[in-house]
Amino acid sequence: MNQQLPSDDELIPRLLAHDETAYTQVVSAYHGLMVHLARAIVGPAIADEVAQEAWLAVIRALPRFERRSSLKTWILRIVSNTAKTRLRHESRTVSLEDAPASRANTDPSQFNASGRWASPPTVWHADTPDDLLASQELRTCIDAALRTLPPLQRAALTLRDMQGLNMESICKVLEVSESNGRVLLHRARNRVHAAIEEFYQR
DNA sequence: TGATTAGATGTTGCGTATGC
DNA sequence: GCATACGCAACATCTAATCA
Repeated sequence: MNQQLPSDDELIPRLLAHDETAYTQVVSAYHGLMVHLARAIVGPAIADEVAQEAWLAVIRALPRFERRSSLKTWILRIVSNTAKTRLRHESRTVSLEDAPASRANTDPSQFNASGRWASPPTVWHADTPDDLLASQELRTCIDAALRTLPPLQRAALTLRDMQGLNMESICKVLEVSESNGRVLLHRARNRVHAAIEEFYQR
């Protein structure tokens, strides 16, 4: 992922100079990830909207970017803040059930090359029609487990195991301490693993 | 090449806050 | 009061780098 993306040192001055090519490069590199993170926090119904809001915030805030973290981490942090703000402003909980069944969090196009899930789960043991059916059901089961996670746990799991971010970046994005980030991730994994075990015991 | 070391990551236990 | 989520700290484990 992002193999062709120039370094932050090169990108940031170009972005500040309103270089359209640079904007295009950044958007194509990070928009999918932003939507994925937004979806993890606010659910799929308004994830695109949150990502759009975050882009506006990024453009507005770029001149004040202090480069205390990478551009990517900074952008994701803005997404996280935008999503959390949006979540607070929503008078009711966003219905995660609005997600297209079984596709909410495991769209193969959203897995990067360095992520833990480099291949879509659909290929897991899908040697026969029965296996294929089971893998589809497993994916539905995992998606359901993800949807029941608290937003921070889901975001931590999404960023770590699906997007391959390191713990430092994740904690910056989610604005939690490193120890708490680790705990969030561990608890999220526990719950998803429990759901998978339950699936196999059926 | 094997031992050592440091940093990153994972695990666990316990306390606190919050909503029902 | 109870269940749940979050936060912190301490400890365990893994991994890559370094060195003899």
